[in-house]
Amino acid sequence: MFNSSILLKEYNLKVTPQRVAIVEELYKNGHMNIDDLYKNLLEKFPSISLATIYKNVNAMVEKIFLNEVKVPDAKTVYELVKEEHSHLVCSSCGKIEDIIIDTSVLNNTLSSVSNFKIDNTEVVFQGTCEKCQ
Amino acid sequence: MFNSSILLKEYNLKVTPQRVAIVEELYKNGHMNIDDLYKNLLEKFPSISLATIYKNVNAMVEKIFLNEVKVPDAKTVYELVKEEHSHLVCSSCGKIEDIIIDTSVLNNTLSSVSNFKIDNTEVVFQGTCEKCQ
DNA sequence: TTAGATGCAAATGTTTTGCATCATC
DNA sequence: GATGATGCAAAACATTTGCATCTAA
Repeated sequence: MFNSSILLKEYNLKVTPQRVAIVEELYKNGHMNIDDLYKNLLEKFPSISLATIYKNVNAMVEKIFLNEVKVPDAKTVYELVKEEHSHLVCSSCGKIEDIIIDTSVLNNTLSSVSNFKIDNTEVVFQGTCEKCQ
Repeated sequence: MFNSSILLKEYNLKVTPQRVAIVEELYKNGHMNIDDLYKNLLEKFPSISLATIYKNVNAMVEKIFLNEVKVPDAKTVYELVKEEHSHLVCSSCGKIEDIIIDTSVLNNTLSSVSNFKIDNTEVVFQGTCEKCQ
């Protein structure tokens, strides 16, 4: 099972209830922006501060176990780092889904026409999800 | 030749010197964030206001002849809309290059595993450009 | 002449920082 | 007990808005 305390310890972050809650929210909900996180955590921690959310999210992004995803026409969202994957963003309901597709075709195409050294390939599909169609 | 006045007229925007300058900066430099635009326009228009830049850039994005590109680990940049293309972002010098590669392979792959209806596919490669290697 | 653009100042929104207090290790 | 986290308030930064004046059509 997924254990947020162990994850935090692995990355040398002290295990505080607020941090555990941030990680668990992200585990449960997949992608969240800062505001979503704040609103949800307020229920458990009525006096939690936005500064705490920012500090922790930034720390986790630096430790590379949170991923920052910049989305066209929407707020930046955060997610737990997992297997490399792409994103589907629904223009209608705003929901973001993960999808694992092989992007190496693109990398190969790029490498054949350019000397750019690729570290990472971000793919965001914009469109309409199944429900909203 | 490229004519920014005609472009503005086509999209029902009054042709002002500030707007012409914005379009021409983007034509010349490719991708710019709000701050870059502001700094460059200040030379021509010492009293131009940031509000003017924001208002105009937003208007042009709405008219769909500017494109807003959200870049991982950097400020949002704007570019003139052209043929669909992907972006190469150099982690070392920050430069953004355009590259035209066929993303339909990805779209086909996605369509075969999901019912998501794709309107647009954004691809951003992060890595190191030729110069910085 | 009219509709809309500009620049300024103020308002709003977002993110970061400093610091006293508190919790984890 | 020491190191670092939290929450608060303030600061810094980013973006939008209202309005008087000016300009393009």
